[in-house]
Amino acid sequence: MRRLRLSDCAKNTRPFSRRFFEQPTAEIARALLGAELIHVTRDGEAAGRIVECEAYLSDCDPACHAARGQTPRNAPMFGPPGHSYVYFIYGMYYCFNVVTARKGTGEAVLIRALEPLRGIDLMCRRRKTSTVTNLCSGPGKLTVALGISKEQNQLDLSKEPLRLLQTRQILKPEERIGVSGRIGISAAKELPLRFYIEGNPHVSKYSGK
DNA sequence: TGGCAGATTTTA
DNA sequence: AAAATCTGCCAA
Repeated sequence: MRRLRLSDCAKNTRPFSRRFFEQPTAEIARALLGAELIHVTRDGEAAGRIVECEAYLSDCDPACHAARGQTPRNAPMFGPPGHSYVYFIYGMYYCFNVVTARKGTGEAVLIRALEPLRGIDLMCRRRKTSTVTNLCSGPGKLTVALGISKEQNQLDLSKEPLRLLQTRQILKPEERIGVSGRIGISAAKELPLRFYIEGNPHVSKYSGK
C-alpha cells in the first residue's frame, strides 16, 4: 500500500495534503492549475495537466449542484475533500470534479481542461481524434480521454487508480492565470470563479475567454 | 463559420 | 423542461 510510486518520486510529485483542502474553494481551484490528473486502467495510463477549472460554492451560488441540498447525485460533494464527484450530463457526458471544503459542506472544483502529458495514443483512441488540442479541451472531453465515468465517482484522489498530484514546479514562470465567469451556466454567470492558464491551447474553446 | 438537432440522467 | 456538453450536419 505505497502512497507514492517510484515514477512519481522521480518526478517529485505527490498527492495534495489534507491542509491544502482547508483553503477556500476558489483558492484551491486557482492552485489546481498545473496539477496532474492520472487515471490508470487495464488499457494503460492517461495523464494530463490541469489548465482550466471552476469553483462551485455552497453559499450564494445557485449554479452549484449542492445549492438546494443533498440528493443522491450530489452526495459525493458532501463527502470528504480530495475525493471525486462525477456526474452525468446532457445524456452523453460525464464531468469530473474534485470535492473541496470540509465534510458536509458541498463544494467542488470542476476540471474543465487538461494538457495531455502521457498516454496520448490511448486518449486519441478513446476520443476518436488525432488532434491533441481537441483531446481534453472541455469537461466532457477529458473524461472520455481519461476513461472516467460513474465507476470513478467518489474515489480518494490520493490513491490509484485515479490520482491528483502536485508537481514540483506547478506553473511555468511565463504562465499567467486568467479569471472569468463560469461557462455553460445561467445563474451566477458573472462570479469570477473560472481559472485558466492564459494562452494555453488546451483550454476549452467554447470559453470565449 | 456559425447555428442547431440530438444524445437522454437528474432534478425541479 | 432545463442543465457545470459536444459532435456532426447543414447552409452560406
